[in-house]
Amino acid sequence: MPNIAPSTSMIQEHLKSLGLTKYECLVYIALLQVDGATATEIHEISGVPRASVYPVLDKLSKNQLVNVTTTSPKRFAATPPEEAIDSLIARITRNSAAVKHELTAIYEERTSMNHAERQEMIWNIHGSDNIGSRAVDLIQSAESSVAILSGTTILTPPIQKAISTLGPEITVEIATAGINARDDIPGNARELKIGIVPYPEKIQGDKHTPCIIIVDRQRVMAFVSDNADIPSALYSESPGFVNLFTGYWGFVKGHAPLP
Amino acid sequence: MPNIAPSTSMIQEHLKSLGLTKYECLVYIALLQVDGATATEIHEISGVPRASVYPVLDKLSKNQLVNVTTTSPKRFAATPPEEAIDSLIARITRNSAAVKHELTAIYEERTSMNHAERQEMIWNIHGSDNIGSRAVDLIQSAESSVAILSGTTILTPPIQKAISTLGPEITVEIATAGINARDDIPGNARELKIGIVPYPEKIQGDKHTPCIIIVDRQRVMAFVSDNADIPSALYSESPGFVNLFTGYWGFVKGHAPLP
DNA sequence: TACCTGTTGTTGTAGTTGTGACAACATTTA
DNA sequence: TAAATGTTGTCACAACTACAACAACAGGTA
Repeated sequence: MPNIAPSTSMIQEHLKSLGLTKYECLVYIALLQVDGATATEIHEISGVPRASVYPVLDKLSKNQLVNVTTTSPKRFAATPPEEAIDSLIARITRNSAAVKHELTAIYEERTSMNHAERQEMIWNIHGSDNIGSRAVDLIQSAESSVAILSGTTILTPPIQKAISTLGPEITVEIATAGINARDDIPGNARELKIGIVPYPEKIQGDKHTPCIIIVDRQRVMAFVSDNADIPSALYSESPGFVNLFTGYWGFVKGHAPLP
Repeated sequence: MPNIAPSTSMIQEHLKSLGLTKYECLVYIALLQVDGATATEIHEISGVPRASVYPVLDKLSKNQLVNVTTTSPKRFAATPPEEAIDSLIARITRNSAAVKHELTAIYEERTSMNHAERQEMIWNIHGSDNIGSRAVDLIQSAESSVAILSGTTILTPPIQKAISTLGPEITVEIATAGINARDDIPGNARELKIGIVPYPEKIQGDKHTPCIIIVDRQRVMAFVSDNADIPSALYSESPGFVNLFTGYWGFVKGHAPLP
């Protein structure tokens, strides 16, 4: 009587995102533990209704997650997880390559149009994961300069890496409080120690000190701590919005003691 | 009035396998074509009921597939397909790494047990994709020898590649009809020209000539063309089953003229 | 016979899809 | 200014679809 209660529901969730249903998960997990079984045995181990086991096994074997014998009654065995999951992922990846191609075709169709409208917009980004990945994208898009007004939590490892892989023709400046010694400043960045970081009231939050990233003096990402549960950030290419922050940056830079 | 009728349902199918619902697909595709729109405009373009647009946009923005403005009314824009799909895949891949770990733990738990039962089994494999990938796995597991009785269609590029990356300590022999010149024999394989390939009646099909792969004289994969729609193959480690084919192979080899 | 396997069809249930209505706000009109 | 009109965002709920669960049955095997 196998017992793996602790995380079996967790595994189900994960396998569902790979395209399996609840029953398919249960049957596959059951088969992993028994080195071959008949449909009825699978039903007993997994708890899946016996009649439902057959179509489930059918689909699993089509996806090469289980193997079937030629005997009567049929016996079934799970393929090793490594192999099975790789096979699932390969299928998904193949799919995605196709759909990526189709979607970009649609997307490119209107790339020629002017996008003045979009440039005047200020966009919201929710969730720290999203904020992080968008910040990395932004930094990697830099062509001439990156300026970062650094609060406490902005220089995460992915962002440090994005900065350090920038070419030497790109100026990277990071303004820090400069009170405590910091080990998170990439080598190709120039640190501006400016004491307590000043910031406009509008951007201030309670929990997080403000962070701003300005790229090529044309694109700005500002971290807005809304005191609520999920963090959010603003992004814009609007000249007015960008000017607000480049001016701010100039002020900070003017008051920073030379290193 | 955008029109991309040809493949829009196809794209839906693909996106669903990445975890999106029908509405989420429609809204995202609609947004790809318009460079920013309000909820009502999205409703008009995509055909999704206006009231349903809001929760859908909410979920899409959580997954960073669309961006939202701070304006009122809110405006929405799609993130470029490349970026969006990469983000979706990254999530799935991360998931799979975790689940792979959990499943292997379960799987390893019974690896110590004897698997005599399994060794006596003959397993079925359905579908040419599955057959191909299993054949590659089988060849890669070789430790001393690989013997292939080659029909017309077995030496696909993936299999050729699997063969050619085997170490020099592994003997690779491929029996061919040897009538026509072939360019699909990897360099590290020894070709046995045996004229018309003989085969037992039981394995013969109408459409495909029979193919057999024997690895380490212990594992056999035989391609069974069942004249039906989907091709299938047998795999076994059963000594009796394997002996059948090693004997067969010995016969073929005995009659092959030395190269 | 009795038992088990594999298949079919029916019913329940959860999640997605679709409709209508409503308060809040902005814009227009008298 | 006040009323009329229109739009946005939200809510509650009906309809539908795919999956889950069960009951019943034909064909084998002992």
